[in-house]
Amino acid sequence: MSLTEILTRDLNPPQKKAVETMDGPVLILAGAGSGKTRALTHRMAHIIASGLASTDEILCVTFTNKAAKEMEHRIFKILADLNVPVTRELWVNTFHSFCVRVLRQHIDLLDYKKPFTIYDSGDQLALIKRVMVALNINDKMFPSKNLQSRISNAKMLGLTPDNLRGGGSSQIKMDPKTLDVYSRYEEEMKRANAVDFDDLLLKTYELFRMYPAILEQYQNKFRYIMVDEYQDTNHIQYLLVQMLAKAHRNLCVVGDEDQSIYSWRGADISNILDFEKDFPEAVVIKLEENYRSSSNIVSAATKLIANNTQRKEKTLFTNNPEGDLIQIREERNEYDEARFVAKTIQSMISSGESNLNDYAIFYRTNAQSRVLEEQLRTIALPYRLIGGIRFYERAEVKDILSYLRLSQNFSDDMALKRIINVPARGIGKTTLEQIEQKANDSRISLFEATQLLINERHFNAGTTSKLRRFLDLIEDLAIQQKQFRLSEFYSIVLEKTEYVNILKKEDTPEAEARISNLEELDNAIAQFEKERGDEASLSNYLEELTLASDLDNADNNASAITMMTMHISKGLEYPYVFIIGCEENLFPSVRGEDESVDDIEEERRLAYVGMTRARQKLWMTHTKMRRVWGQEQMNPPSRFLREIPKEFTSFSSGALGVQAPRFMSNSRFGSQNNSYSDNNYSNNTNYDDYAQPSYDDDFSQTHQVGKSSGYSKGQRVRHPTFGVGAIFSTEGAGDTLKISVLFQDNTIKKFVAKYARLEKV
DNA sequence: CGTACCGACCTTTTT
DNA sequence: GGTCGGTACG
Repeated sequence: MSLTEILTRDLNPPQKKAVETMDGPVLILAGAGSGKTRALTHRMAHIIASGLASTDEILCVTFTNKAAKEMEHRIFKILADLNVPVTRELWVNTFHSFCVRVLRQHIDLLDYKKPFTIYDSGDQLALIKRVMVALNINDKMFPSKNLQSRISNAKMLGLTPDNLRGGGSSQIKMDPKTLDVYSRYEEEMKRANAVDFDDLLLKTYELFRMYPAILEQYQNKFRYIMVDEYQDTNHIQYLLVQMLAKAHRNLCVVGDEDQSIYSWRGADISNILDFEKDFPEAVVIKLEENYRSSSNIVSAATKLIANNTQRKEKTLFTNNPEGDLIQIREERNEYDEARFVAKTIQSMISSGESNLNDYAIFYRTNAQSRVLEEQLRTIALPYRLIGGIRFYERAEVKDILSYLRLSQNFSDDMALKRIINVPARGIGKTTLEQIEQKANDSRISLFEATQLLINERHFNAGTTSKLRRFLDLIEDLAIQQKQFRLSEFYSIVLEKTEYVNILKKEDTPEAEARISNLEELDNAIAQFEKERGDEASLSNYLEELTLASDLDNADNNASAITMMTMHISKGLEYPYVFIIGCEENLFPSVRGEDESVDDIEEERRLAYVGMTRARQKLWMTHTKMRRVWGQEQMNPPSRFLREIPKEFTSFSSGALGVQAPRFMSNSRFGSQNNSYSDNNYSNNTNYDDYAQPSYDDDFSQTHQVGKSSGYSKGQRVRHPTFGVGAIFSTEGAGDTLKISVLFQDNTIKKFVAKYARLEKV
């Protein structure tokens, strides 16, 4: 059998074509679950095994670190099976990690020192705020978050302050104030020897523009280039790809415009839609057979996405069995919703056949995970949460990392600012303000400003000695850093800063948790050393860490339900999937007044992504009432539910015992008109509708709370001040029993039962 | 200077 | 309902 035959057996014709077409530009439009990764890895292995390029002459760009790791692993596996020896590294990267790699080599040409520091978006924001103070710009008039995103957008378009000034060739205008901030920000970044996420791409682009010889080196090196998730590339990424592919024109891009969900991050869907204009000779391959999901799921998702206008006409189909109907479930509120999910999983698990790892719960916003966690914990179902508050964003972790950063780069102002008084060493706000003032005026780093002020005898003796001690500590750490291995240095930092000692003295559960996080960081460092061996330097570690995400570190071995946002779910699959919170205003979420058709279409693509993750069974839930920012909201079911043809769905409700509020009466729930399409949504809700206990099924039984209290959900009560209402929920028991009451004006108030003079009526 | 409390803002989504 | 930044007080 020939090599090609071996690599293409078990593939369908378009997959085969993808593996066989190695030279020239190739556009692969890969529908969800169409065996894309399989085709790609085989294609890469084919190129290497047939000797067209060695491993290090191929550049493969993916969207997440996790995808990169996975792809690399699979390519190596295939090559090993073919007995092809691999001696050189394979360049499977994210755009950002690729750029780090390039900059690590050449950043000195851009007037930076090696090693450079990477600022994450938190550092970026902090620096923007500081620049605003220096420039006397009011945060109220120009919100710093706003400026941050404008600057970031400019960078993603490849625009520097110089480009934006002078009108130049650019049509994009930036208002003068923002431009001032942008310029000064850049200046400060350079002084701090730091680059931000966007810079990684922009600086690499600039490097290539300024030094054609270096560009040429990479152009020649990479005989083949492949970009995954091409629909999510932004302009600067597009420019980089075009540049790099210029010499050989062996560019293969893969994507699915129906899964483009990152436009808010600058992703430009036209990059994929216009690929054939950029490369008229491109071979276009469509992978349209879905191998992942049951046909009900595929049909439902296909019908849903057909409502979008910005897409290439294509048909996703499957030969898989029909499978179960999509379960659409209505619940009364988010607690019932979470309970429904938890109980459903529990009962399915207990009947055997499946295990916890088979289940995933998706939601639109991270905030939705909280209630879910509570419910899963109460019935003792293990879960793992991906995203949300990241490990590396925990305060104590950031603190220690700031020590590591500062000891490597004294100019790292954001790190210094964070830890100059952590743990507390008596250096207060006024002192720091004076240091910042000096730094701003003299355009020097905070570290240097501190030294200068000490030498100028600016401070009193007490402050001076505290500052002196801090500077000595950092200088000492800088020396230790060079002498010890990373893991040893880490212990030294913990010891010399007394960080852990001070936490231990606190003796609170919070402090305990922090200590254990720092232990976890210790483990992570040990792991890193094990993996990288001699290359486990501090700067490498900081680099990798800044670019790491939660998804990369998720522990998939433990048996647990996985919870994440739909955005993170892209590229993953699970036998059983729950999509919760399918309500208007939440999903699709509306972003203020400026909502556009484009926004809704992107939300719809997000729904499409979420749904197509499910292999066997999919639940989509919505609630009549939900608490958002502590406010009760009643939103109609998501339009996306309505857009799924009824023949693919099965509806059930855990809120039937509750008389449907008026706006529901015309909907699928109460009438012969069996669709979501005409909700007469009204806020004019009769609170009585919610006052009745529900008794329709297992999941929403009246629960009796507290042994002697006798308060139960739905019980009507009178409050001396607020009048008559109905008990909406309860928490705690005995003296700490708290009761939430829904009053006639549709507000909810929470009382401690012991003190509130509630009277049953 | 450190702490404790208050109110604004938050909720998209990530490298 | 939670977090973070600002303010007031000890």
